[in-house]
Amino acid sequence: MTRSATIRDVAKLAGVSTATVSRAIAEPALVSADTREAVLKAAAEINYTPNLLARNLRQQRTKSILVLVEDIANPFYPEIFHAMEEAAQQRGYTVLLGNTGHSNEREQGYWDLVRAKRADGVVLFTGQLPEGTDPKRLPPVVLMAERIAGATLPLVAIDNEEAAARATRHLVDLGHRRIAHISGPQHRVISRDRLAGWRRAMDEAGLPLTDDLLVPGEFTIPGGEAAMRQLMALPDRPTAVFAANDESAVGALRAAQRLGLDVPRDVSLVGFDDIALAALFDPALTTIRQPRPELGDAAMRLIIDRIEGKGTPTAPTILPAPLIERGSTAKRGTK
Amino acid sequence: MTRSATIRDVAKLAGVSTATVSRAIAEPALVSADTREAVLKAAAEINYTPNLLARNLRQQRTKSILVLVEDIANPFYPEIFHAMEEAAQQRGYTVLLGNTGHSNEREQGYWDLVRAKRADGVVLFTGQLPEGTDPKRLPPVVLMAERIAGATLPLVAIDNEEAAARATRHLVDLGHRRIAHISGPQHRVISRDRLAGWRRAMDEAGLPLTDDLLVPGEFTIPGGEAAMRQLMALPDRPTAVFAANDESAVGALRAAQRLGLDVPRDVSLVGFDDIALAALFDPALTTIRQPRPELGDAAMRLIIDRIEGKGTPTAPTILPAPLIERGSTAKRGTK
DNA sequence: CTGTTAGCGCTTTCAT
DNA sequence: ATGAAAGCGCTAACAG
Repeated sequence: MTRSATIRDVAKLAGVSTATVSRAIAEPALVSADTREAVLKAAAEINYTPNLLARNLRQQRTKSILVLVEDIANPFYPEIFHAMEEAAQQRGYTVLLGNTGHSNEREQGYWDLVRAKRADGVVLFTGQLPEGTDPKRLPPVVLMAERIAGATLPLVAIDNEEAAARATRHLVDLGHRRIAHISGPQHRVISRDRLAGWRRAMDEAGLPLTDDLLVPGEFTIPGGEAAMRQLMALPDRPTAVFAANDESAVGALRAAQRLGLDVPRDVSLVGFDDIALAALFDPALTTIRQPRPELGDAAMRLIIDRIEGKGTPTAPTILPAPLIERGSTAKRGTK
Repeated sequence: MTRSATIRDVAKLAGVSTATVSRAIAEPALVSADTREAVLKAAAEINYTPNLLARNLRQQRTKSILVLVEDIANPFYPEIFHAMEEAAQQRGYTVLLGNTGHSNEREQGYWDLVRAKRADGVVLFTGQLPEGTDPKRLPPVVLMAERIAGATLPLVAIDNEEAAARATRHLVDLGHRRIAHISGPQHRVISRDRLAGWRRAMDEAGLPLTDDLLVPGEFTIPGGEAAMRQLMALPDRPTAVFAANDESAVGALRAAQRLGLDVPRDVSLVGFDDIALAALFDPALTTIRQPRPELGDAAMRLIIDRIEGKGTPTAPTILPAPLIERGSTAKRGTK
């Protein structure tokens, strides 16, 4: 590639100043029709594209948002990204995805990008802030799906505890009394919230919460499998299981079926998230649906508002998360 | 946020020039130990981070690579991203993911980012160049997984035709003679290559290629389901099916099982790609494995080499793609 | 080893 | 409506 055309080249060719070129492109109204035309023609002729680095440096903003996730493979994300990209585009922003892959080094690298002004704000899926951050000096941030304990930052999410309670109550209503929970990693707030919801619903239903009903599932398919095998080996087997996410629920489903059990006849199963995978198996999973497009849209609006100084840093945005009834749950003792 | 510290603030505080600050940070060796220490101390004190926009503008490079995909949800990507991020980080580059979501507008937006110097190069998964591009003025680009008809750009991929032929031959070797193909979207080069491989293997085995053996599957689960139902409704049913990707193979598997057929006893099934999903079902899919980490690593090295002017724009990098035998294939007429 | 200086390409006062 | 000029924050010659 030869050196690309600059604003000066266009100015020279059109016989105007660089200021005029800038205006003709960014604020056409400020320039006479003739001039505008001449400038645009010249620009097209030499294939001019404004250098965004220069523009951004001058304007002290980039009109781009960094979306930081821990693991891009998470099936929970795509619909959220899609909605975020739509919302961003509407307001003239670009979305950049940063994948930390559980590497602190990479996470730090992306934060530096923002601190170094290469993005105007961050939507944070990772559930954690960079270490040793002075909350005063944080760039504009919006938390997505998972709050951060102790931090008071704008958040867009569902009420995980309430949704988990609802999932559990659904099983209670179906007549189940021994309802187990396959939990997520306990260092994550989201797992603790869902666990708390299960606990609360069990309490409220007056059902005993014995230790054997709670097993860790790690939010993964293998984790769910192991958890389910453990549960099904219990002398007094639960007749229903609430898994903290769909992946562990799918694992649980596979495990049950391999043990020759029928879901939902022998054991009912509820997941959480409503990822695409949830509907793929037989039976399809009853689960809590996170309203992903709405979450993405709300988060993007919120971060842009904050960047542009609009709106107020209000209470968390909490979106409804309905229970989706499918084939994996049934009345206790029936098909 | 108050205005962040600049290099001048650090210089003043440390009692040196800005040039010295710059050196102390970027090229510590060029500065005396005392100075370096003083500078770093001052920088830490006021929480200084270099403004990358300014640095990049000055240096005319960003040390970041844009990875452009059509649909981030594709389960084929994550392992590739992971490898790319590793390779990039090793050489001091950052990976930015751009998701076009099938929107031409957004695709154009990302290309502009590169043309406008916000990224040094592009790894292209989308199988298409921006419209009306003068190939001479293209930024550094590496094509991933799918070549672009007519374009002669550096490519990192497998030999799709050969791999498809190998998958088909595997079925031939198991004694199958009526081997159907569920193809991908025919506007994609990759689908046409895999179709060609199936054709070639059938020809070479002297097997008749009747029209009814070829059905479109769109690379999706529903597409694969529909295709399989169509195949199984044939008067002279194929005893084996080669699907152009794993998703359509999974669809085919589900359809077969819903029709009460046993895979592989009644019909053998081969997929392509070896995505995680492939191993999740019962039976697990026999499939062609794309060496994703290696693809990602090779592509990132290649693009960085090109950006830095190292290496030569050589022949395509073609990586081996082994057949992974699992439970979905068996000898014709046996279990 | 360090400072001075120029300038990356753009936008935005301030004049006219 | 347009131009001149300053400057965003940094790095790279060049000089010493």
